[in-house]
Amino acid sequence: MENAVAALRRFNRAYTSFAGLLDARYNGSDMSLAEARALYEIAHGARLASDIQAVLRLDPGYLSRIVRGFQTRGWITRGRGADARQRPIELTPAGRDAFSALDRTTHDRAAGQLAGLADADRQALTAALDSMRALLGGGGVAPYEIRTFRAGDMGMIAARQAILYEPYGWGRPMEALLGEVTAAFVRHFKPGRDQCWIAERAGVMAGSVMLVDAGDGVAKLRLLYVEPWARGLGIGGALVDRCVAFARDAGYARIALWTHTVLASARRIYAAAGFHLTETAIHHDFGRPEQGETWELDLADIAREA
Amino acid sequence: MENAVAALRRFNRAYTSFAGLLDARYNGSDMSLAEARALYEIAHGARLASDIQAVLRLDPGYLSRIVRGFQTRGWITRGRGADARQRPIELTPAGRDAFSALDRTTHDRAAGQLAGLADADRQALTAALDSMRALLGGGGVAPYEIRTFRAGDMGMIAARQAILYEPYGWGRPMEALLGEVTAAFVRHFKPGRDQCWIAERAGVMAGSVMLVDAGDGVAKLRLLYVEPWARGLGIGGALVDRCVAFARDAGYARIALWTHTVLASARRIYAAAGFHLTETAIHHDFGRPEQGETWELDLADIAREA
DNA sequence: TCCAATGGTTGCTTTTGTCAACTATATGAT
DNA sequence: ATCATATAGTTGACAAAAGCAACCATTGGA
Repeated sequence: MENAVAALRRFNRAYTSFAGLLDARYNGSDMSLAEARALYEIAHGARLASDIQAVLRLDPGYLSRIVRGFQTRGWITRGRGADARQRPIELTPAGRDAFSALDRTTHDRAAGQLAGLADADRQALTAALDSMRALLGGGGVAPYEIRTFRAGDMGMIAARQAILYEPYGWGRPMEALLGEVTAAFVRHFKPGRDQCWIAERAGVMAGSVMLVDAGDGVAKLRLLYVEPWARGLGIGGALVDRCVAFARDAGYARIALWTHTVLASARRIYAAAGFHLTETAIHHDFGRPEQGETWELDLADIAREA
Repeated sequence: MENAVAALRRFNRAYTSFAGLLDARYNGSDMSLAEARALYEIAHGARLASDIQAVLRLDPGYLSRIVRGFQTRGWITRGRGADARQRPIELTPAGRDAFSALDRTTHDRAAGQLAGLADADRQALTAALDSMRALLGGGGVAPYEIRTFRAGDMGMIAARQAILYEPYGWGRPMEALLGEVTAAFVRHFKPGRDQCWIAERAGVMAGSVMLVDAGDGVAKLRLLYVEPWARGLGIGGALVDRCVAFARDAGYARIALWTHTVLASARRIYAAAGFHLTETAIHHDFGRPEQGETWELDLADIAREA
């Protein structure tokens, strides 16, 4: 731990001077860093001042002035939302131009910083930057996207969960189980009967879940997880919803799943989705006694409600 | 190149909010970021305002005021140098206290940011931070390092190879096989008989290999791979060497491996390490006919040579 | 000996950012 | 329907941060 803290602090120091974050003016432009960041958010779809303010953590008053500055420069217009308190921001062509000029100088500056690197170094750095961003959290306005699985996802799912469950002391048996379950999924994948969904934030895996045919009209929900840095966005619930919708369309009678009592946040998600606990049992699969739980959701109930 | 630029910019954005570099006050202290950085330099031996100014790239006038602020707070005293224009800075005990308080809050904040990470993630992050610092700072970085496996590596290995072999059209059967092989490795791992090595560059997996007991004094070398961007550094050969050394120490009589004719660079590595082709056979495991090869290395030969 | 450069300071200014009060609208509980 | 409370955004007043240019004292070299 101390090791990691020291490394992070060393990096912080080096990065502060590297990125020139102390320069008030952003690159050579006539914008401050705060203005540049706000314009970026607007150009990438942010419409409401409150959204920008939340993402960038700016003082609302300060942001209000920044936005008015954009308006007087003719970069944006402000409308009126369904909610009359809101003043939605629309980028004008001039605003688009201003952003693309800014974008280009930012790009050139980054390219300049990387110019001295050898090809292999640049690629290693790219990989390191992305994995670091994944570890520290995605960031950005778009909350998340959900897609179905593709090559390499199985391994990533197994890897992430092996790491996240490590602190529970479940060790190698858990890692082996993860490998077996994910391998079995692709080995026996039947389109229309099985599926796996991945939630991504800014291109980084933020969570996943899979649903497999367990026979007798039962679909089994497996390996639900959400990255710690992506929690609180409703990703877990959204993934479970996908499973439920898919299972209903596929004609399954019910969904069953196996989880552990210690995984409190997962339990909350299942309960919220309408699952109920049907069985509890202590097992020793992970090297030490652990309380496993079976939960079920009767799809006929759901259909009746809808 | 564009790839790297995009990654750097993504990272910059994510990191700016992560590190809270926009906050005027440094952490919760009553210092600005510039003051905190100046105090850091002084506490680490900077004596002359001009030195600090050069390192931190601050306006000399601004720095002068910052330093006077420290002086009025009783944190420093200013002397007279051999060169009478200089006003060397000396830290007082009170100044040392102020710095260590600042140092502690910085430390605690960093520790807090890392608190949510699992052990394996923290290790990966530490390695990535240090090599990124080296790469961005223009310094060289060790071409690669080799370590034994830890939590999450099995999934990563399976994921990377599933993606790399996708162009060969081996598809899901290959991905399933990768999951099964890696899962079996951890499931049956016997210390001293089996091992898996990971090559890392910039804290990112650059290649790996595993060696497992196949019975009858035979060790099986499996899943050797090197990332495309890390090729030409000798990583493949180094990984195979680890296997050979380990197998000899463990008392294996020979090493066998199964590969494919299309994987030309892997074949070269095996040949260079002294393996020879013993068998070729067409199989249909990956959905279409593929020529598999068995290679072997007699460890008695190696011992005789050494 | 004189002039350009260096280390550092000061006055003045603009920018940046913070805080609290305020308007207008929406929401939820009773 | 009403009232308290929350939300979206704005404004005024202000403090801090940062930049700029002029300046002094000293040094070092031509």
